[in-house]
Amino acid sequence: MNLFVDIEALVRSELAAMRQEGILPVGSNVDHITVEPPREAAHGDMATNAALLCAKFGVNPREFAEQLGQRIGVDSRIVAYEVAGPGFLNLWLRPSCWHDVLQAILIEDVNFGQSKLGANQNVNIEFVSANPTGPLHVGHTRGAIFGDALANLLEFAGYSVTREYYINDGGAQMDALARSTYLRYLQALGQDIALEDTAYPGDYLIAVGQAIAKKWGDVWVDKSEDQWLDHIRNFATDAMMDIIREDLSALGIEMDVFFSEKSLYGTGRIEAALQSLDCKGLIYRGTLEQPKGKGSKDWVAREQMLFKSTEHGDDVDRPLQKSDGTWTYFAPDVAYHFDKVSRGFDVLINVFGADHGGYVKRMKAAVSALSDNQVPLDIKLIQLVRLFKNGEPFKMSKRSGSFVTLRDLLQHVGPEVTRFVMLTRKNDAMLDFDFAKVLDQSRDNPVFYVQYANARVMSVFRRAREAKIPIDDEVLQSVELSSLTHDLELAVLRKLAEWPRLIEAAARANEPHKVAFYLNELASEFHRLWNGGNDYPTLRFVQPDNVELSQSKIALGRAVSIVIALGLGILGVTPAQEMR
RNA sequence: GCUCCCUUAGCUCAACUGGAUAGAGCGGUCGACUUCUAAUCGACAGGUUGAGGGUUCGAGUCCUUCAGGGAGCGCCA
Repeated sequence: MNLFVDIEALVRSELAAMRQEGILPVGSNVDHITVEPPREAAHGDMATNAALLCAKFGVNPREFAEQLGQRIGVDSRIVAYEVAGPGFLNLWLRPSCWHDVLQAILIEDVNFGQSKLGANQNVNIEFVSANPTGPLHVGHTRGAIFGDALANLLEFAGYSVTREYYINDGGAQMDALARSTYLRYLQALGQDIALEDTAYPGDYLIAVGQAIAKKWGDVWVDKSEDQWLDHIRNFATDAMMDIIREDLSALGIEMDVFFSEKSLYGTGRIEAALQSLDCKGLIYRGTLEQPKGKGSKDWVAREQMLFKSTEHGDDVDRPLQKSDGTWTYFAPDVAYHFDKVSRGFDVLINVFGADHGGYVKRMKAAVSALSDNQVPLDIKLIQLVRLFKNGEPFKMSKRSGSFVTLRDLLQHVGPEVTRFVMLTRKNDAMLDFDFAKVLDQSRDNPVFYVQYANARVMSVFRRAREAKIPIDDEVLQSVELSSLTHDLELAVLRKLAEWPRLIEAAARANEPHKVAFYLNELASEFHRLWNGGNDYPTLRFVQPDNVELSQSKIALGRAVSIVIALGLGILGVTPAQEMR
């Protein structure tokens, strides 16, 4: 049940009727009207701007709003209306509307707020896609959590979601990994060899070197690089992907597809993708202008194969081939997205680190060209995470190289808290992660605050059971709810009723952080009501000697716990039963 | 030089994508506890939304100019 959608439908049907009657001109477009909860409670339960938008069709907005109000006011759900300001129409609903929502929550349970917005469209979300050269670090963590939560959100909103990881195993960094691993291999065989400056320093390669020594013995010792490079690179890549898979698993993330960049090389797939662009006349040989204001000393104008990305919104055309004839990084990326498009996805979403900002336009241009502008690509840039401890910039051990690993992070904080905190900021804003604060049990820690609200509901359930009050789902679903009339109770109900609306707004914008903020607001309304029980015992959930009244109040608590569980589920967090 | 992102209360951030008097938390002041019905709650103070101009009935949100911060701009992936 979505009360806002229901009332909006009422408004829209009246507008259509008024067009039939000639009050609105034929063909007047009112698609963009809104019906939303006003910020001010004094402005009613719902407000619509319909009359204001109709003003451009020559009607007087206040007079029109009055007419609209009279017609809508006939509906039994509306108890009062008011024309306000330049032409807003404010509506007051019968309290039983909110009670109906509550009952719907109890009945729909885990399906409450599920949306048909996605219409079962196939969405591909590519995220993490870290180079397989070592364990995931903090920089990857935020993007990983964001992508997974977004996937949960879109699934809940009715999309069919594929979680995908693009393995960057095709570039020169993989040879560097192989050489570093080779040194660790020699060390494992007892040789006293120092790492080169260019080598990956992390300890995690030691075990890989040992495993290679165990598997092959000393067969690669004193051999030339071209003999061992392929073997060791493949072995090390697999080992790195195993580590990354474990890292993701520790965060509760499971990918549907791992797509290898290497699988594009030497198989004609890059050529096929570029052929597709060539057929559209978007490939040519040309010379790029030198970027201005950049280090200009080594610049030599060269002719190379270019993609006419400017025809799809980019600023300059982009090179596909280096001067030695090998592909740029962009070429396999084009092929990869060609593959995604041809797999039939309706929507593509890429989650990138903020350092890939310069890559957005060309990728969008590529997908636009490859799909003839049929498949939208949304690119979400994930800003930096800055680590702190008690307000001081935080550095961890360098055991694993020069970065703080995901493992380190989870060891200190745990996956649940990490996931929630990483989602308390919009993706394109920087996020400060303070080890002390995220474990703090206080109001300014949203993880705790939301979990505590849920724990309080659970505590009510325990007390009700002690008092022998039946609180089974079937009982609560049919309990009389009309006794819930206090402002504090209705405020919680209003917030609960917003959940389906919030889901659609968050899904439309691809912004899972909205869920985290909503949960904080819901918890706040719940804590207010709870605290109201201090001053007014009639607001307490368990009412001695009045089973039915207790049940209706507990039904409200149950609904809160349902929605909290749904919200936390999207964030990938388990609700707390108690806080001890 | 160009592109993209950011700039909102002392601090950290919201604002349902153009709606009404810009909201929360922290910090500050005052008030409510026999600690799972105070790990919480209430009240007060705190603002020219970086600056100017424009579009609109209506702008934090859109267009534009400028300032400050960040990321990026062929043979790095």
